[in-house]
Amino acid sequence: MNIKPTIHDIAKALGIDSSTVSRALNDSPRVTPVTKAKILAKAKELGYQRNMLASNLRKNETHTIGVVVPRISRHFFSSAIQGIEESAYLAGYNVIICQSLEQLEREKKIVSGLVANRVDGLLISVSMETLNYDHLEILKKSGIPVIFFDRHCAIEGVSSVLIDDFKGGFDATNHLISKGCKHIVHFSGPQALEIYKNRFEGYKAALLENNIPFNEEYVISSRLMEQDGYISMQKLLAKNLPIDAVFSANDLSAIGAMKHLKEQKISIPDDIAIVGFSNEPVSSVIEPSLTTIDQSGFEIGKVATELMLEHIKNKKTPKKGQTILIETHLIERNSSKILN
Amino acid sequence: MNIKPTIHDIAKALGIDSSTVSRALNDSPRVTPVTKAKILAKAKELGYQRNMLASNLRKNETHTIGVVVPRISRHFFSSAIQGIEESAYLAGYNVIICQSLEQLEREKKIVSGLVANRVDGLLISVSMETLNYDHLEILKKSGIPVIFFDRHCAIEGVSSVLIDDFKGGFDATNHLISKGCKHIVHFSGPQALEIYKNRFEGYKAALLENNIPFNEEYVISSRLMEQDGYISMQKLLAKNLPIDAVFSANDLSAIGAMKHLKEQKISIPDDIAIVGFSNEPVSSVIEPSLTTIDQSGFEIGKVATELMLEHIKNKKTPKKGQTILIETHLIERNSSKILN
DNA sequence: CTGTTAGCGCATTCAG
DNA sequence: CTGAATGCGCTAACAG
Repeated sequence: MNIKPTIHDIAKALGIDSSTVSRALNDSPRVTPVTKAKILAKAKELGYQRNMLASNLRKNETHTIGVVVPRISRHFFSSAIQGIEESAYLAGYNVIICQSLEQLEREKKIVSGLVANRVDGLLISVSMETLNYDHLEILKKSGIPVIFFDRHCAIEGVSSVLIDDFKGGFDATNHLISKGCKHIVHFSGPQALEIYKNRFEGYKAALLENNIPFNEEYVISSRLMEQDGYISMQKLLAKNLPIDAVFSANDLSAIGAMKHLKEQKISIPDDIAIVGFSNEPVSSVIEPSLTTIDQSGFEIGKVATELMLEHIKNKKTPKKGQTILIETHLIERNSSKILN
Repeated sequence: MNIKPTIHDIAKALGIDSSTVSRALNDSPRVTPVTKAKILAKAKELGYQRNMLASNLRKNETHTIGVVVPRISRHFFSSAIQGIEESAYLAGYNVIICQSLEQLEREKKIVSGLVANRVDGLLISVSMETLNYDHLEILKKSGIPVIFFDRHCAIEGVSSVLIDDFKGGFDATNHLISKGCKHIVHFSGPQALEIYKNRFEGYKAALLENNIPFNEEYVISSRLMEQDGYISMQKLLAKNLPIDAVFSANDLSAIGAMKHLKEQKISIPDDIAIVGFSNEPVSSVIEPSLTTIDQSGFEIGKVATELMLEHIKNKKTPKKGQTILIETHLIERNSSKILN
C-alpha cells in the first residue's frame, strides 16, 4: 500500500460524510461520541494520517516556526534551539531548523523557502555576512512576524532578544573585585562589534562603581583567538604592571592567556584569576580553573519563542518592536582555589 | 500588506489566465517568452511567492527529506547533517532536521509529524530507547522510503548506512602495530552493542594477521566514561604487564587513561601510544597527543542522502534493503612523538 | 448532531 | 501558445 487513505476513504467505509470525519478527527464536540469512536477506530484500522499540507493550506496556518541560525553545531545555538523547541512544543507548535553557515546567500534562500512554506513566524540569528538585510525587511509586508535573537538587524518594528553583554561584563568585573582584585586586565574584541563594546563598557562601569581607576594600559584589543590571549599575556607580563586578574571577552583568549602563564610557571589560581565569556562548554574542560560567563542560550531561545507566540496570537494588533535583554550567568570553577 | 498575492492576482493584473501564470512560473516551454517575461515582472512587482503548501499538495511531493537524529549538538550528527544538506540541496531538495533527544516518545511524534507533512523520504538515526520500532515498521505501508544511518533497526527491506567499526578497529590496531607496538591493550564497551563488538573484532583480527597472540588480560570492558579509562589504566599498571599501546573504543576513556598516566609521570608519547574512536573534535584539543579515529559523519550523511534520492526516484521499483559501510579515518596527532 | 457546498492556491488535463 | 475546467485533501460556512 503506498496509497494513503483520506478522510473520504474512511467516510465511504462508514457510509457517512467526510465532513463528519473531519470534525471527529479534530475532536469537535459536535459529533456523537458513538460515531466519533467508530471514526477513530476506522482511522486507526486504515492507518490514516492527516495530510497536513491540505490542512494547513485550508486553515492558512502551519503552526510551525522557522528558525535560522548560523550553525547548529555551535553550543550557544544548539542550546538556544533546545529552548525554542521546548517552548514551541508546549504551545503545540513545530519548529523547522535551518543553518545559514554564516553565508548571506544561503540565509536568503532559507528565509524565502520558509516563507514559501508559510511558517507562522521566523526566529533568526543573522549570519555574519548579513550587513544588507533587504530580504528580511521584505518580510514585514508578508505579515510573517520576525524576531531576532542574539544577532540582530536594525529593522523598525522588529523585536530582538539579546544577551545583556553590558551586565555580563559588569558582573564579571565585579566578581573579580569582590575577590579582592584591583588591577584587572580586560581582553577586548573589535569595538565595531556591539557585544565587545558592551562588555568593555560593563567592565569600565564596574571599576567606576568600586572607585578603581580605569587604566587604558590594562585593556588589550585583539581578535580574541587563543593565540591572541597567549601573546597579550606575554606582552602584559613584559610591561611589569601589577596584575591581579583578567576579564576576557571570550574563552579562547582566556585559555591562551592561561597557557602562557602555565608555561611561565606562574601559578594561575593564586596569582591571577581569569574570567572569560564562554562560547563552548569545552573551555571549562580544557581549563577547569577558568571561571566562565555563560550566555544561557536556552533561556534566550525560550524568551524569543514566547514572544513570538504572542506575536502570532495578536497578529491583528501587532506589537511594537522591543528589545529584551537576557542576563548572563557566572559559573565559578574551582572557586575555592581562585585567589585562595 | 499581510495579504499574499496568488497566481490569480498576477493573472488578473495582466488580463490573462492563472494557468498561464502557473506555467510561466514553472518555466514551461509552452509559454511565449514575451508573456513569460511580463508575468515574471509582475510577479516580482507584487512580491509574489509561490505557496508551497498548495503546490506540494497538488503535486503530491514536497521535495523535502526529513532527518531525525538524537541530538544536533553532537559533533558526529551535526557533521552528518552537513553532509545531508549538501547532497540534498544540490539535488534541489529541502531538509527538515529534528532531534529525538534519545527519547522514544519524541521520536514517534517526530516521525508521525514528518509523515503527516508528507516528506518524500526519511533519514533516521534512532534513539537509544528505540528497541521496539513499530512506528518505523508502519512507514513501509505509507510508501515513504526510509534509510537508517549510524544507528539502525533490523527492518526487512530498509537500507542502512553505517560506520565500518570492524575496519576502524582493525586499522587502529594495525596502525599501532606498524609503529612497533606488540602489547596492545583494548578498552572496550558493552558487547551487547554492535559497535563495540565490531571494534573489538577488528582489534582481534589485526592481531591475528600480524601473528601477535591475543591475550584476554589486555581487554578491559567498561562503560567507557573518562573515569573508566582512568581506573582501567590504574588496574592495568598494577598488573605489571608489558604495555606498548592502548586502543580505546572511544575518546573519553582514552583521555581518562592519559590523565592517569600523566599523574603517574609516565611519559605517554614515548612509552604508550593511545588511539581512540573520537566522538567530538574536542578530544584532540584536550589531549593533543591523542591519535583519533574519525567517524566521518559528513560522508555518512552524503552517502545516505544520495541513496535516499535514488530511492525516491525509483519509487515504483523499490530497491532491496542494503547495508553500506563507511570507512573511518585515522588522524594522527603529534605523530612524530609517538614511539619516537 | 450530520450533510451539503464551497474553496484554500496551485498544476494539469483537455480544448481550442 | 493560451484558456477553461477539475481536483489534490481538508475545513468551515450554512443548512437541515
